[in-house]
Amino acid sequence: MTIESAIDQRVSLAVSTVIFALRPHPDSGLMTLWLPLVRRIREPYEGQWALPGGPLESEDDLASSASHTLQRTTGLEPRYLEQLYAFGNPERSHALADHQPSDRVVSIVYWALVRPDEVARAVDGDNVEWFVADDLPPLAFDHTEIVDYALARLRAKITYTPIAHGFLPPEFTLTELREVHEAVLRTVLDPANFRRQALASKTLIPTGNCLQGTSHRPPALFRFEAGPPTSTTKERR
Amino acid sequence: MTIESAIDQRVSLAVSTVIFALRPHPDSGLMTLWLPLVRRIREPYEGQWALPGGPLESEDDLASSASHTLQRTTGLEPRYLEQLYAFGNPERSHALADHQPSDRVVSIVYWALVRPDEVARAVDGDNVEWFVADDLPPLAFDHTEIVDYALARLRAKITYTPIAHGFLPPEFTLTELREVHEAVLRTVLDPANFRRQALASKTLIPTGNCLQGTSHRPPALFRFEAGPPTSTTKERR
DNA sequence: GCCCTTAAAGTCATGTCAACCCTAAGTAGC
DNA sequence: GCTACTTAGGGTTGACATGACTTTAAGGGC
Repeated sequence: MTIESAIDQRVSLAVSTVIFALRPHPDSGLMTLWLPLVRRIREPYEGQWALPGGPLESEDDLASSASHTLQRTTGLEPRYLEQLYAFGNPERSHALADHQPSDRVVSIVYWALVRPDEVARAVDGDNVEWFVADDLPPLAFDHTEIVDYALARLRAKITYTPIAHGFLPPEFTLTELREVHEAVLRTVLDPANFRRQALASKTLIPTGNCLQGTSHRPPALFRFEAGPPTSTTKERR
Repeated sequence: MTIESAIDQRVSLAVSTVIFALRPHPDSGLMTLWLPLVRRIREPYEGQWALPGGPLESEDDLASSASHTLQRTTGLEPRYLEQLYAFGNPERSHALADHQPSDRVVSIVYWALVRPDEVARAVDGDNVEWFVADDLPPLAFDHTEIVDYALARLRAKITYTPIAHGFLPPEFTLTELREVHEAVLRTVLDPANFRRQALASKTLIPTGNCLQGTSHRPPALFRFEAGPPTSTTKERR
């Protein structure tokens, strides 16, 4: 910023997005984190899976660019969107085997939460596929490291901020909220204690309604406190 | 990353650094956060103060670029260095008054801690000046917002990670460590409680030595646990 | 009407943390 | 040598958060 000058021709800027959704695991049936990947159609790493993304359009905000990528690959709107990190190692865009000096790419990576309960649309043809986030195939470039970092951030952040709303409908029960936490953190949480600390966090508002037709005592419905913390929010790391 | 393509000519990439050091406040004499700014020598915002930085050199790692900026403006080595955020609003490189369509700049901003106790060198001539971080003049571009964000990150992070070592010599007393926290957080901390929780954090190693010549009971000296957490470390946000 | 299930509230032991007090170990002044 | 003063360093106490667990409430299935 201090000294503007045309960027060196060899450095280009891209925006990628790690997109998380919750779905049942194919084996266990338990809710698990999934994410969509895109099959590369050119070298390097042709045929391998990579994070969805693309070059930054010059009119776009960084977050808008990530959001557009999300829309393009999944057809969904982000329920939560946050910048993850800027990855800029000079070697990260090279292929592993041949050290051909391909263009250097700096990737600004976002991570997002989506709710795929609306009809799971197959967008972008066969080049997009969803995978279990903790059981991915080898990825192109340094994208495995990026996904690991995004997973760590998500798991850390859900413990101290109410981002689980990104996976939930507008109204939900405390059990549904707890199940989101359990799926993300891969743990079992005590229902009573979870309830206590969720209510103490002052981020939940009882709607007054109850979920009906449950074959047991009807649970109360809540919604998240409407207000400043919407999507596209900067984080406090 | 998924689709490489030459970047739009109008987007350039820069790396800036928010550099923090502790010095006595000119009025109160209390230790305070300072940071160096650079006077702009060209439009837009000519004559105003801005964060040190520059375009990304194509051989450089992002963190190396930030480190070089630090060396260039202060002559010091970073004791701690971490990526802050990537700022990329399309309008952020415009001047406020005239909306001339200058080049769009995406800035990847780092923040660093330095220890200026070595002779305070005046590097880069008169264009570099140090300011009290909480009492800055109006800055160019969105740099005021960036500094506020860096300050918030530093103050949040010092409460749960041992980054105060960036401001301390290799051996230090618990009182010196506490005074760093007090200066950064602008609060007064209970010496006894601070001691207890500092020792409980398992990041301090007693050297066995004591500071002598103090006109009171000689305090024990500590050093930080040597190991993985060096500078240029990714954070857990 | 009985049993099953989950909701929701309560109990209790443990740990953490802030506020506060007390003793230890040095120097300075007399 | 003795006292006063200063900071180091450790201990106590009460408020509060947390985890493990128990008890009661409110529905449906049979």
